[in-house]
Amino acid sequence: MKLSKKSDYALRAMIYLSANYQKGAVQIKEISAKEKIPQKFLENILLTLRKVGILNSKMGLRGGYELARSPDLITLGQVIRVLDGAIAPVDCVSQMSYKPCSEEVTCVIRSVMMDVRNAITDVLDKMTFAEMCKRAADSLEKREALTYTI
Amino acid sequence: MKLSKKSDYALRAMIYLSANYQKGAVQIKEISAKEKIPQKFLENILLTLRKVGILNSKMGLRGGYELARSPDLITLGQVIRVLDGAIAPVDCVSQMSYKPCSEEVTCVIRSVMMDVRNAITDVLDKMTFAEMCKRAADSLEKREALTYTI
DNA sequence: ACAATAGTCTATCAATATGGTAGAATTTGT
DNA sequence: ACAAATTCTACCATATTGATAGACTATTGT
Repeated sequence: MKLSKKSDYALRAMIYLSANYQKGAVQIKEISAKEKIPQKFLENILLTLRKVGILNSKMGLRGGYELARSPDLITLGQVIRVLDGAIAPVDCVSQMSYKPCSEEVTCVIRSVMMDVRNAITDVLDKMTFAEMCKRAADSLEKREALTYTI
Repeated sequence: MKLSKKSDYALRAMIYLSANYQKGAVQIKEISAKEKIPQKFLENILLTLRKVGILNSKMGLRGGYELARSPDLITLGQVIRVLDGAIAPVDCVSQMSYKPCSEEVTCVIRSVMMDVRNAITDVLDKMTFAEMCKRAADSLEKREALTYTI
């Protein structure tokens, strides 16, 4: 039930790009430095996200990456599915890579795993990057308040 | 976010053993045949479950495995954790293999993954094998009703 | 006693996934 | 033309997964 490093990095990069939405293209180098992600690895990740239309890129001088649409229209679920594949714990309850199991109707493991999938997607498909930025700002504010009122 | 084959097999075997609770020891051979699980692989799995006290075993002629306690006292979560390890998507929100991440307090990915973990464990730690057997019986009944009323 | 039965232990293995790197090719602003 | 940036293809080490092999140990029916 593990989130891969790839998805983890992708989420961090996406949050960074969301915070810089409408400030123009951001370069891989900058993201990799600020978020401490191996640059070459990040290249692959961002390229993948561009190919599925979540990011736009500009090549050459002053190039870089930016969100293809507003951060409130992109969810964590969308990004994780691109990097890690299906979110469902078993294929017979997956939207992405559905494969029927032999005893579809009576399979009781399937019915529980359906519940699990729904519980996970309920969180990940509702959480947008806009909301993530808001949360980040909030918790940063909180920490600063804490630090300075001592 | 995938359930391993190992855990899948473990769940099937556990359901089988739950259905046969108090009927004495069941042999690996029988479970492997009925549930179509490679016998040698199943041996490892059941041995692991015995070592953590979920199963009891009896060696020798007429030996076999049985649940160490009533099926309503064993949850899917317990079994999956034994075979697959932590259920949490990232270590910094795991009970089993907790490791702090660098920015614990402000990390917004962590806060979402905490929600995900809670959503998953809410299903898996509440679902017992007794309930699984009940569900299996119910859905079998339903299918039979369907078949015979045509 | 002893053979048959059934779990235990250790080791190994192929295939795949994961996390990451290298370097050449292409595009673009100045 | 040149420098800066993404793109593309390929590669690599390591870990995990799913599974098998075989020797060993314990129990029991006869």
